Amino acid sequence: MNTRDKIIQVGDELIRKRGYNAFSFSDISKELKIKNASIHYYFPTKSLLVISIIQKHELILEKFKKAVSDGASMDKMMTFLSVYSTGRFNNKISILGALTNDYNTFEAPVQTELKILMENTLNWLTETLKEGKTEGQFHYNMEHRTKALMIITNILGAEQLARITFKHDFQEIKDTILADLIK
Amino acid sequence: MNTRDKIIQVGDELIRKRGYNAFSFSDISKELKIKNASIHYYFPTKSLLVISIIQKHELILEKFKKAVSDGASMDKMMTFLSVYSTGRFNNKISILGALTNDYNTFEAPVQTELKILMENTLNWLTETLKEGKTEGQFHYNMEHRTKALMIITNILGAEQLARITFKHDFQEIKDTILADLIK
DNA sequence: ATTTGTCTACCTACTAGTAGGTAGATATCT
DNA sequence: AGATATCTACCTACTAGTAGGTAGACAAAT
Repeated sequence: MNTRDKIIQVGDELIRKRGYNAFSFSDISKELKIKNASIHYYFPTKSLLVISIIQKHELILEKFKKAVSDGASMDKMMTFLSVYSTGRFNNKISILGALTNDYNTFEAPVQTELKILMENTLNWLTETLKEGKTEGQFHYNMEHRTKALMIITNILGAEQLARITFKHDFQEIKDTILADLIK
Repeated sequence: MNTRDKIIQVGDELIRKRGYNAFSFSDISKELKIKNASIHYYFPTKSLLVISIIQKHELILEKFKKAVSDGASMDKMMTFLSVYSTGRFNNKISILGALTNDYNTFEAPVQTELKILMENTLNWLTETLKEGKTEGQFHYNMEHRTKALMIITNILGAEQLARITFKHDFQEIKDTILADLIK
């Protein structure tokens, strides 16, 4: 992995463990044993770094969509939820959950980038629910997007809550979402 | 209002608008037109300030519990949810949502205080659901605490999501929670 | 006269960001 | 092929500004 990608990776971890305003270029430089200025060589500003991190996750989302596109709706949902489970064990939450909290402190271009990721995620979820319901796999009585909102907020909230209550609370919420869909 | 209470109030607003690591003593002193050092007179450290802010919300929760204790379960739930709706219009989220995100950056005493508030909130919600179900007002097929987890994560997640999608998404989630309970 | 509150004037540590330099790889010109 | 120029990937050394925090003077209230 080249230095640029390493910076993105360490930045990503720090944001998801501690939050955007709780990490500094110095944290990254210490971890990678390079100098502060070298990070600025690749990313002139902190905003540009976080934008690159968000874009990395946009790529991951696109890959995910392709990877599951041929599967059954239920498999899509289970894989989707499992993405949010991993990372739970080293105190990392999703990039969406981590950055949404700091939304008001971002410059406009960062806000825009985050909005795109959130919308893409929400749209995929809405479409997958619609598909599953049409096929008779999922059951619910509300608009598809509303159901997607309920699920995504359960997950974002669960990541946070499980930080201070119990780790298994996240698992329980995940199981309940799935059980509720097929009931 | 005395200076101490004003500091708590401004700190509370800043945390709920921007997050713990995005506000400084200087932000408060500018707002209140007092000096940095005067804040340190009341709160020697930032940790002690945030603990006082959490404790203020513990008091608010206790008052809330007493205020609604004689009402119907449904009224309790509606009032509870409306607490999270207010503040939505000036970009403020709940203290729980705001601070949980920064949990990993807190000193132990702050973490402990936040845990207490989260548990008190979750316990009240669990008991209220139990009561409503026993009375035949609420309907769900899972453990009371699990239902409480689903609702609280919906709210915490919705506060965040509504920051970057649409404000009315929060309202929609709130309405769906209530509709689901009585169906 | 003592306590309470607020001030001035500082401190150390850290923040994001910049200026200017350099070793070595790569490309271009003659 | 050898000389020249440019680029890549860093570096050292610095800036202005902000972070949380402190010591001690001073004023006001009891």
